[in-house]
Amino acid sequence: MTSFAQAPSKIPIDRHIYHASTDDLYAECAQEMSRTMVKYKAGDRKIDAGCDLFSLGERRNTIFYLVNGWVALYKLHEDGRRQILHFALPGAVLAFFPGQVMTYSAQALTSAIVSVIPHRNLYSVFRDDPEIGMRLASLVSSDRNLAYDHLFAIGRQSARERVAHLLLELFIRYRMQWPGHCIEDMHLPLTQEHIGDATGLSSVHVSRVLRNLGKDGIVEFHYKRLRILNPDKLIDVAGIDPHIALSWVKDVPSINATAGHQAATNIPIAVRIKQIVTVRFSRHSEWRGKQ
Amino acid sequence: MTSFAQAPSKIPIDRHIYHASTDDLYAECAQEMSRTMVKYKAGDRKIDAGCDLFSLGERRNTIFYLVNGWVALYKLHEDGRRQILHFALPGAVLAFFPGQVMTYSAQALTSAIVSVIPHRNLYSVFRDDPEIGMRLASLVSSDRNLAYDHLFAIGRQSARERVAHLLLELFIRYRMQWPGHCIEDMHLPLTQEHIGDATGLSSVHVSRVLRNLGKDGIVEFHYKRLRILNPDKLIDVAGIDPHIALSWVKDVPSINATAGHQAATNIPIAVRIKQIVTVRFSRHSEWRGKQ
DNA sequence: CGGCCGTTTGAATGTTGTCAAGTACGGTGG
DNA sequence: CCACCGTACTTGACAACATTCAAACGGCCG
Repeated sequence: MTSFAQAPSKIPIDRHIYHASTDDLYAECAQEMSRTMVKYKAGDRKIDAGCDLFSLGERRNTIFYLVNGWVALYKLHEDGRRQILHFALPGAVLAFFPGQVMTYSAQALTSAIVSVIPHRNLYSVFRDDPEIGMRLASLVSSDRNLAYDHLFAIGRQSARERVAHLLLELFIRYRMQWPGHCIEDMHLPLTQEHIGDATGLSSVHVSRVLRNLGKDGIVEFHYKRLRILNPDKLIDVAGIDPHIALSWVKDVPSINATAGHQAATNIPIAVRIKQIVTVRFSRHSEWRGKQ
Repeated sequence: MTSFAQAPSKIPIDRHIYHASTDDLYAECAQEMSRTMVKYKAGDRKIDAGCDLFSLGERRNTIFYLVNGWVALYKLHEDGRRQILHFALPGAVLAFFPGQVMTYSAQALTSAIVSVIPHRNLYSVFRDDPEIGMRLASLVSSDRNLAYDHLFAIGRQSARERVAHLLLELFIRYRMQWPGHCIEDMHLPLTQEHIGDATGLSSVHVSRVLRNLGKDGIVEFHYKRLRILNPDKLIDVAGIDPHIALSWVKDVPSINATAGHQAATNIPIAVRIKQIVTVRFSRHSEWRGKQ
């Protein structure tokens, strides 16, 4: 529970920054969606790691579309207590509808790029492109579902379950960024304090739990690198209903993009989840070194 | 943590039930919205108290618009742990977008009426009536914000704070159902176990906390009746940022309906909140006896 | 090298859960 | 009218899990 919001966000707005960094790794889906939104956006904006994108109490007249990077949504109480609400990955919509005041803050965990869509254009989106409007609504709905998953975890699960839950979720959601491509371990730009603030635990206790999970050969998290050692056990410890794990798979990037992708819906759900966490591709293994 | 999902939901679908019960107490806003949705809905449906509206794992091809009654959204783990995610009031959209599987269940706390809107019509809504589509998205976004509020409460607040938080929230949201009308105490169709399951506490501990809050002259909750004794202290104990309390006020029914209503935006937020919780009207006091 | 940040570990403390027994209320049936 | 029952709530004693405090360690960077 450190103060967190130290670095004030510089606000460099450049048009279409992200086209310049296309070689960087980020979601194809996010790219695609961003392309369709291109006519509505006012521009792109780059946020340095550690900077705030927006803060509690602000009244914005834009929504953001996260193109690249990790962003944490969080609430910071005046006495220093912090709760992380959501880790946003590329493709996420950081949205607040006209008239709503921000009830939380957002901070970039890595350097990040967002597309800025003014509210006045939002109306146009819904009017001229109902398909996109509906997808936006669907994305927000998925976020809500994720928040509900976290509510169950924090409210009713033990520390061990919560941490396992979070790591599994992040692993699945991250992996789903590149449908078809798989990774054995991933870069997770978090500290143990972040994990604690997301799971409602103290960082000290997170340390203990992680140590146990490692000792039991389930997951390792060292040097901001997450490695799943035993997917079966992890799923087991996380105590997640398979339906819910599957919703992480399907919901995140876009409803239609992944629908016919590779998922055979007649495979038992538990098996399907295990596949997703387990299957290894050799392609793109060079990413492991990066960042 | 009882089994909860005992009573199987009977599914009587009648067309436009709610028109027949217009004299009953429910949100004007809900009514208004429902009217505009009338051409899209397949009909109305009445759910008896204690019956499930839908359950985890189901794949629905409809969304529901709650016209009347209280509905609890909850997750039920196989070992009996339960977490209540949200108390839905009239005007809420219980929505799952096409392709999404239910990741939670919903149970009526009182007898309730919902409008049923098939997914196939949902496309029409977004296409033909972007205003409504956007309002739907906005409602979902408000739900997400509420979920985030609960995440902070469960993750970072003490038992006393959490209970105060929940009661204050329900009181404000309930009162906002009838903008301009006020109530001193309200009918809260919950048991202490519901409160525990919503706040991540055991019912035993909720009992202790409620007893203390009563002894301190802050709130009373006896016999499904909630009475705010000391709004200032309650707001204080709940430890809520005024921005957040205000979002409960503005978000719930519909963005535009309450906007110009009575809110003078230049009043300090804390004062405004206090007004909302404190001001008493004599009108509609007859409701106190009902139900 | 020194300082900083993030992590690890142990010991003491504390909030909340669990268990168990008892109370209050409302409904039902004699 | 009363006895009986079930449900919800209350209360105390105890246990458990997680927090706090404190000290020490390790890598990284100036």
